[in-house]
Amino acid sequence: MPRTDYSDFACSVARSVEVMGQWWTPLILRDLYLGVDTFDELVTDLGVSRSLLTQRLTGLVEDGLIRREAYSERGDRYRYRLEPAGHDLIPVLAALSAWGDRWCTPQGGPPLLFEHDGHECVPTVACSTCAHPVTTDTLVPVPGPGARAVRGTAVVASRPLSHPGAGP
Amino acid sequence: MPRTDYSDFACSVARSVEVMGQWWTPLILRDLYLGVDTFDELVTDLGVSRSLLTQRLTGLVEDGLIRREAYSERGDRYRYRLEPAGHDLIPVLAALSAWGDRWCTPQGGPPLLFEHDGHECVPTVACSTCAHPVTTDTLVPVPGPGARAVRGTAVVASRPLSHPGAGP
DNA sequence: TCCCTCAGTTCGGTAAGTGAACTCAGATGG
DNA sequence: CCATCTGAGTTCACTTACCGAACTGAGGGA
Repeated sequence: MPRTDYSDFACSVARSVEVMGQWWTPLILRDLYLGVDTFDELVTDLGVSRSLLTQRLTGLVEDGLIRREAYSERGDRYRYRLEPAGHDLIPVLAALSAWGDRWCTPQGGPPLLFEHDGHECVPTVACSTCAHPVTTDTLVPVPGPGARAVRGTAVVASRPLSHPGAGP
Repeated sequence: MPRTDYSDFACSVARSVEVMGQWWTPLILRDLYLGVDTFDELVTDLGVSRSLLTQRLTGLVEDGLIRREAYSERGDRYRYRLEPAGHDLIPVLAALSAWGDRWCTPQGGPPLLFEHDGHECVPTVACSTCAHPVTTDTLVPVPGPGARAVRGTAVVASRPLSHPGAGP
């Protein structure tokens, strides 16, 4: 049996994880963003097995996160470039990276930092409306139009969505 | 051979993915945040196999993202609660959820939305310094103090980190 | 006493991921 | 003009991860 596919979940986290939550995929996207974008460079930089890299790249192209682009007139030389959906995911990976820097501090300090408009930048999750940082204390989940009583919300649907973030 | 472990990567994305990037882990954390926090409720809501749930919960406790807490004086009844590192990851999952709503639009609309201080909130990644939204056009990666020429930066270390975000 | 609930453990089978070797086409070069 | 190199994969045998289903075991309730 395969790893359970999340497609019947009423949950956007599940659908996001379905496309980018597989082993190696976040690192592949990170490398594409940093400019490591040919097959052999990815193998060298990441140490991923070639067969798996083939699968992942094919899947990411199918899902519209990246595209495959010939960079040599003659000869089959390709590079992989981020599509808009892929570009839009990089900030989330950057926020995840910042989380790793906070809670799994590497020896010697963070290997990669970010700048933004010339100043230091810690990618932080904020509210689109008021721009304040979002925390579990202030974030309130509410059922959306697509909420259904299926996998991923079976228990949640049967109870009021109180604000569970700030427990004792 | 096991799935490659990322511990020797000079990359915070890799270390983050190591602890929260396993199959089911993001959904387990989501459910704990929403208040689905006992073993059997998690099995019912997610449909995850019991053996794997045991492994994941044990791993998350070891990594300090959650704790196991008895909620009945007599009898072995437990609930799992988010620790600070776990709470701090929820906004990132919320941003991932928002990405899923944008790019893998579910039929019927998003199943779960968010509010913040009483207004609608799309969790967005922003700069900690200037609070502007972060995109690949404006985000610039720079080597940090822990940068090394090992897996995850083998190729990157050997070239200048230009600003690769805004390609054609 | 029998049944139910919660919280797991055990187990056999299948899919995912691994390294290493191999293919194939187009340069490179003496 | 034949040999070697490079990029981009494919094939394969092997191991681990993940799956569902059944089982264990303690503590209520009727």
